[in-house]
Order: sequence, then C-alpha cells, then structure tokens
Amino acid sequence: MPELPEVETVKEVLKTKILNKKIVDVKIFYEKTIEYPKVDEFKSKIINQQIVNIHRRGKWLMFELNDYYLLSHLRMEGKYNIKKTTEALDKHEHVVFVFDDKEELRYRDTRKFGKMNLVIKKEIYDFPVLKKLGLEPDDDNLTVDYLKSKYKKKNLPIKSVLLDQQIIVGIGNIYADEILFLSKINPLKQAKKLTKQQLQLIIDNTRGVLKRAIKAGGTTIRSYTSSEGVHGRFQQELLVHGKENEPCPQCNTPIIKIKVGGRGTYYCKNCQKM
DNA sequence: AGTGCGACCCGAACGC
DNA sequence: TGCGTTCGGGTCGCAC
Repeated sequence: MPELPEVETVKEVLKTKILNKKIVDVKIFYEKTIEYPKVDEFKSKIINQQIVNIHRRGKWLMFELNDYYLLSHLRMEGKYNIKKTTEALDKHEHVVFVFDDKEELRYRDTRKFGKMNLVIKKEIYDFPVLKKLGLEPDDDNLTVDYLKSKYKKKNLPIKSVLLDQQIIVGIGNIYADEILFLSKINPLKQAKKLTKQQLQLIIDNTRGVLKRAIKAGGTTIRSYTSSEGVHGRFQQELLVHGKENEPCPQCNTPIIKIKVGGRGTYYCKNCQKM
C-alpha cells in the first residue's frame, strides 16, 4: 500500500513524464473520488491548467498547476498510469486527465478509496487535510523532545501512535512494524512510557527505513502492484511485516502476528520485549 | 481531549 | 467445484 516511499517514487517518476503538459479535458467515472470542490467545479477549474511541478506532503501527492494544487491521496490502491487516448479504458480507471498531446494521465483505484482535492495555490497550507499534518521524517524539528511532548498523553500502543499522521507523516502499517523491530520496541508498549533512548531509536529507524525504501522504489506488496514505472523492491528487505511463523532475522524465534488497534501487526516477542 | 469503532470499497484468501 | 464469509488498509466521523 502506498506509504511515504511509494508516493515519493510515484512523484519522481511522474515528474519525468508529465511536467509542462496541459490538461484539456477531465473525465470522471467515479465521482466520490473528487472530495473538493464539487465535480462540475473541479472539472471547469482544472481544464486548461498545466502541470507545473509535482510535490509530496506526507502521503499526499501534490500536482502544482498554474493556479491550483491538485491534492491526490492514493489510500490503499491508487495508481497513476500514462496511456494514449486511444487505449481502452480499464474498469478501475476512475479519473482521466487528457493532455493536449493525445496522452492521458489515468487514476486507477480498485478499492475506490483514494481522494482528490483541487485547492487555490495561496490557500494550500490552510487546507484542512494538509494543515493538521505532523512533521516529515527528515524534518530537523523531529527530535526526542518533540516526540516526548506529543506522546506524553498517549495511552495508546506505540504501533498505533506511529500511524498517527498528526505527529510524524508517512508511516503506514508496513513500515511501522519494521521501525519497531529495528528499535527493539514491543508494538503494544504505551507511547508515553518510552524512554528517551527508545524515542531516539524510533527517529533514527524511521529515517533509515523510509530512506532505504525510497531507494528501492517503495514496497510492492499484496495488492499494491505498480504505478507508472513503479515496481517497488523493498518487500525483499522487509524483516518482520508479513512474516508470520518465519524465523526472526535476529534470533530465529518465529515471528508472531497480533492485532493492534485493528491492524495486523508482526513482531518478534523475544527481540521486542515489554 | 483521548479513544474506539464503523464506514468506505472490492479482490483475494479462506472455510465448508 | 462452487459459494458464502472474512480480511485488509488509511482516514474520517461519530459516540463515549
């Protein structure tokens, strides 16, 4: 599923392919993908805009247009592909941006969970979904003191808190398990009970894991197969996620799977003791 | 304010 | 084989 490294990879690939292209039409086959503004307004505003640049904030892909940002969240299965206008439409292609050169950017999403928003440039950082986001993993302000202040009232298990995008952005279910394994922290440990050393490990391993995953082009796992030119190789480097009953790479104890906050969670009960 | 949980979706995996 | 059921995953909104 697209977490920060997947979105970063999609952004970089799309930048090599669609920069400066002009949108001459938009076809919307599943209207609920468009969250804001209303579909008609979305269409009329985006037509004749060019793709000036592409950015990322957390798991949001940000297409910079002349006057707007198109914010796109892939959720679990959203993908982008570039195709010729003559190619047949796939049943999971819900939004199609037609360019002036007979090519199209197609948004494909089997589960239909992904969302798009079109926001005037100067209002972008006041837009609710971006405004409430926490720090990027590589932000210098991400320190032990920052985490301590954010975690001090959190009775929830650290696994759940790592997924909270209002504290650190970009971590999803897969990388949360990897980060905790590398930090030798039990996923059920209450966030507010972590020591300063453990918080430092979380910071270091968050940066390390995400950086390595970006280098590998993200993780292609289960249903998340590929976007345009994106075939993540990081799954080959996963240590515990999805490895139920397989030996721990550190101590050979079988990896166990539990539910934490409703999410499948993999860990080594020997290496990650309470 | 913090927490828990259903809703949103549908293909894949599982159980019989 | 076929059919029904369960699962998963990010985020929001609502109840407590």
